[in-house]
Amino acid sequence: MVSFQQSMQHIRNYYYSEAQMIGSSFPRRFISQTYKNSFSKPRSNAAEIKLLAAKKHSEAEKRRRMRINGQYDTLRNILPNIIKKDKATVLVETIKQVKELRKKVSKLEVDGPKEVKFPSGADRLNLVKCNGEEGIVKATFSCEDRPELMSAIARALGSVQANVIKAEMMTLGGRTRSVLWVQGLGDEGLGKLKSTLKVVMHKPTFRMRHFTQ
Amino acid sequence: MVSFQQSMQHIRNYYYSEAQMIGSSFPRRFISQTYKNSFSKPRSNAAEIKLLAAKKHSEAEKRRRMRINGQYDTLRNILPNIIKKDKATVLVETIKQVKELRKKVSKLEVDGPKEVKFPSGADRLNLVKCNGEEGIVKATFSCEDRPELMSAIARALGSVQANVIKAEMMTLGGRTRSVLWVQGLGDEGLGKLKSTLKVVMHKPTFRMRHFTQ
DNA sequence: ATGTACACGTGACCC
DNA sequence: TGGGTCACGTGTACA
Repeated sequence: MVSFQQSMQHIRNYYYSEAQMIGSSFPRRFISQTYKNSFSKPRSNAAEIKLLAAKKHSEAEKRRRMRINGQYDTLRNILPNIIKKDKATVLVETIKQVKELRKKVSKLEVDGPKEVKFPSGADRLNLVKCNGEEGIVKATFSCEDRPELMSAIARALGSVQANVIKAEMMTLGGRTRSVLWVQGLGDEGLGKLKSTLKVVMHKPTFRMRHFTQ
Repeated sequence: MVSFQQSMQHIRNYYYSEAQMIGSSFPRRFISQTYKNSFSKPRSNAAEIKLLAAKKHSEAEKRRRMRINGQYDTLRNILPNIIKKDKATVLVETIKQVKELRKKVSKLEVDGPKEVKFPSGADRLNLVKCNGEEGIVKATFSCEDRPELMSAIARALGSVQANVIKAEMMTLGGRTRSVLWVQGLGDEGLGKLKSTLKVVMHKPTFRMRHFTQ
């Protein structure tokens, strides 16, 4: 609702600041007269102080608006496939996005990744610290499939003091991709595991070679 | 900036609507007089139309504000651990949340779920359609570990016409947990796989029993 | 007293 | 043209 003070403030603001800045056909004298006559408020220090305060106020409000609108802009940028860029739509789409992402996360947390990683055609070995905090190392490698591969890997793992938390293997077209989650592996153990796995990947052990031929 | 029209609009608004609703000591007659005298604008149809339009306008603007603020409220509700509830903060936290969730999703998509599911102590079998659209079935089961389990599972899978897209096994304390992603399985094949796996879980095949004893 | 945050009505602008 | 969106300055309440 528009209060009386609000209306008066508009008049005061117009008279004291705006009228001097912008040329206007507004009958300035009339307003100042009526203003003074009806309320007997002289153009005093108090009035000027009030106007200064109003200026500060509007500037602060502008800063607030800019802060908020800046966030709207970043939202508009990070939102995918946004057509209508108006504020309400941005918020609605953002909410949709958050809910969607949360659903996705909870699904991925129980189901695991949807898309399947196939064995690489070239021999590859990769060790990465999975999540720094827990000392879990994830070893991924692709190599030629052969019957004794499993036990060769087991032997390689036995040579370093560490626990295999989880393992995953996939075989396709004579190639095998393996992922091992290893826990409690020092930096030296990590290097040892890496070189041992490299050997396992490329040359069959002597006993197994006999077995396959 | 405050324009002349704006100031006048405040006065008109005050005079025509507010003054009647709220009792006020404001010199109403004075304003209406000066208004009429200085611009010779009678309280005509045109003026009333203008006021009606202004009312519609402000009401529409209020609806717009409510729409936006409603979205703010839902954001405040779905945001976790929000302390400051002011608009700018809500937007900032929302942006943070979206980025965080996206990072989480991309990490889960490559690494898989962080927390490891251990083999259940009790024998369990569970088949779920992983993502309806692709006809992939995820078969999860925990059972006692034994040497021929692998080949028994392979035989069970061979009895239904379907491809194993991916497999995951974990053994801990004599128990094994297996997850199989099977593709191209009809509803009848699903039932068959389920019963076959149930058998595999509980009783070793004849050949393998000989091997283990 | 000082600042922060919000709702409001309004002028401007764009289909 | 109106219907919708925005920025603005202001009133007001709260700390």
